[in-house]
Amino acid sequence: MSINEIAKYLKVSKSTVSLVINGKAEQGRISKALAKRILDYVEEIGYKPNALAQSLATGKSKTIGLIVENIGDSFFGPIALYIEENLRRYGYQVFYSSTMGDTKISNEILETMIEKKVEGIIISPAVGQLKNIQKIRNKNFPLVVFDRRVIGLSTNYVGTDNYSSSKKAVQHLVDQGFKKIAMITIDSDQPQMTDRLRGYEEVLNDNFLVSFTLKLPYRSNQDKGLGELLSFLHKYPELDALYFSTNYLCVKTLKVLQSIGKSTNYGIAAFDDHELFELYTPNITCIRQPLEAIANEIVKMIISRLNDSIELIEECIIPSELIIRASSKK
Amino acid sequence: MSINEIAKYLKVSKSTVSLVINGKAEQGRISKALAKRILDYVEEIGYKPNALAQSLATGKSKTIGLIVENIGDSFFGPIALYIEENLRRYGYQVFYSSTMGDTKISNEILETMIEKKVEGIIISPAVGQLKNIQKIRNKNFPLVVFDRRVIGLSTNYVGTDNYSSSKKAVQHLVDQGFKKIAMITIDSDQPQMTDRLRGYEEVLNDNFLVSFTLKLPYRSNQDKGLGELLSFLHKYPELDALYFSTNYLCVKTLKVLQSIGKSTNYGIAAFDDHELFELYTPNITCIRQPLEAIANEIVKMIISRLNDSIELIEECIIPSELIIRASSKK
DNA sequence: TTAAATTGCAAAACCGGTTTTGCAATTTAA
DNA sequence: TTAAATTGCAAAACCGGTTTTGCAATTTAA
Repeated sequence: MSINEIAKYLKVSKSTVSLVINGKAEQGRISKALAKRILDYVEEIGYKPNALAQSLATGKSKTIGLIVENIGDSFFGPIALYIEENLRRYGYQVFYSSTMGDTKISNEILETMIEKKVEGIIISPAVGQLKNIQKIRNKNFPLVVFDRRVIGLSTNYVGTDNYSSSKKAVQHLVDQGFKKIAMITIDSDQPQMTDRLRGYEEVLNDNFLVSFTLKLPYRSNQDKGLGELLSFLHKYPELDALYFSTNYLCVKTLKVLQSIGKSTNYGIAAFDDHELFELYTPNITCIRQPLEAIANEIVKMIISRLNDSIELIEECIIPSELIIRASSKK
Repeated sequence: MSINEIAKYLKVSKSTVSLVINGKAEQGRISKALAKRILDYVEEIGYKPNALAQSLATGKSKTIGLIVENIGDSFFGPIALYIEENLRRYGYQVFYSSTMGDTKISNEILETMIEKKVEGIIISPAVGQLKNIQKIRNKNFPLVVFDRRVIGLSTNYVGTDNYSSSKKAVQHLVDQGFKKIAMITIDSDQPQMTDRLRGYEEVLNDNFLVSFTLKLPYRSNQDKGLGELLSFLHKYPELDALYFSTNYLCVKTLKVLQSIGKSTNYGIAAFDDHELFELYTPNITCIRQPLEAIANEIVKMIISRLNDSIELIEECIIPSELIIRASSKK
């Protein structure tokens, strides 16, 4: 049932119906009697306007696009939950897509969402998206980047301080008496990862300790790199602690360690918390990003950009917490 | 830049432009020369059609709605990932929403998605959605229900066999020599939960064992019910095993147990796997639903419904696997 | 050479809305 | 009593597409 059919049935013009339905009877100088007749009929047949047509007419799609690496993981999943719940309160629906780190896919998704006229984009970018993101930023299109920056482009951004948080975690390991601390990270130029690595190297350097770094191939959904991991651990038997740039690398490694029966031989710390860490024996120290707070800031920022007329770029750095769990070495 | 502006600039009609862009130059009998001129210009300015207008005109929004309980959890998160990746290959975008089990919110979301003209709905329904889901099913609207059925309504459905899987898990505990097995579940009429409970009761009954059931209040994102949990365990000190109707209840309980130092005193099994279970000490036996297979079937089914002209209702029951991890009691 | 068929496109109708404009009919003010 | 203002709505223009129809101009067939 369309507004045209309603108009025809009631023998009024569709403009009248539209005005009444949208509570603009007064401003359209529609008589109370006619307004009531229309409202009654609309109610009776349970008419709901076609949102696509409304969007086309008003230029407001009430839709936001969310692009993350993997909505199924323990970082982006909860973030996606909070973002969507929050945006819903503002009347927005959310399109989501997982890139799995693939630049080409990520750019395609970006394009499709823009064609579908999302009003804004929230994205945790893959590497190599500079040009495409720059393009939409240049149009002053509402955009919030989170978790990792786009290198070489200043945008609205929400994230934690990866560098200093990483330092905190590694310093904790040092304070616990570990001397041979390896960092296990992914082979990627994602800025949040390089920042975490920098933090690690800085702390070791400050403490006159040797650094051991393993960069595993970046494919968050695959089991690649397990061989490299084992040979790395085998090559450096002197290691006494492992620091992971992300929680899933830690989990993956724990599985490998368990399979070879070395579970408890290392001091362990990881970036990003995981339900496992609290219950694993021994408990695992980690950096915990406040997921809900991050999501709230993202939503606050995108909503601002939707309403701003002037161009504005904001950064919001949300501190992370060092969750100390492991008992000391000595 | 719209198709109208292109037409105006090239001094042709917009119908001509539309036909050419959509590869229908031949069928519209547009000369090759003109077609090339149009395509060249379209290419030059990087024109992309407004998908909203297209949807309005064609009646195809290329959008699917996904409604789950909590996209941030370890069951729905991966399912959401696979569904979206899969649907993307068919050219569909996905709206998602988490209901957190709230019937009212779930119905509102359903309505909004329909107003936005999604072509189909994939839903893991909250309780009490019978009427609203019935309404859209009666319109022969493409709909796939998963994980839990809508009681009293036959719909397309994808899920596992909760009853028999539950029996397998409980039987395993019995076979391991446990005699006082409690089931910890949620206080909800969700059919997948009642089926799991039935399986538990049946096995205990068949083995002449007493059943102990604790129903915790249903709020998947809260820490309510921990007190009840403790007093339940305190009330029945004779319990030697715990069976959980869902993985997050198990995790929650393990945290409580850990805090009171009783971690390893029970035999444990849970419905749905969790990364923790493989690495926890001792390992935890569970029923593992094949998430990717479930998502694939869901997508296959919704795509079929989108293309079917005839009304068809299918059920797809995907077997779950009993992952045996815990060592035996004796 | 002329009627019929084909070519090549424009124009119109449609999808379903919103918003501005315009115009009788009525009411108010002078 | 008459001009001006207001009331109450319809009509038109617009958002940006798709698809069908229609009609000159050209080409083909008889």
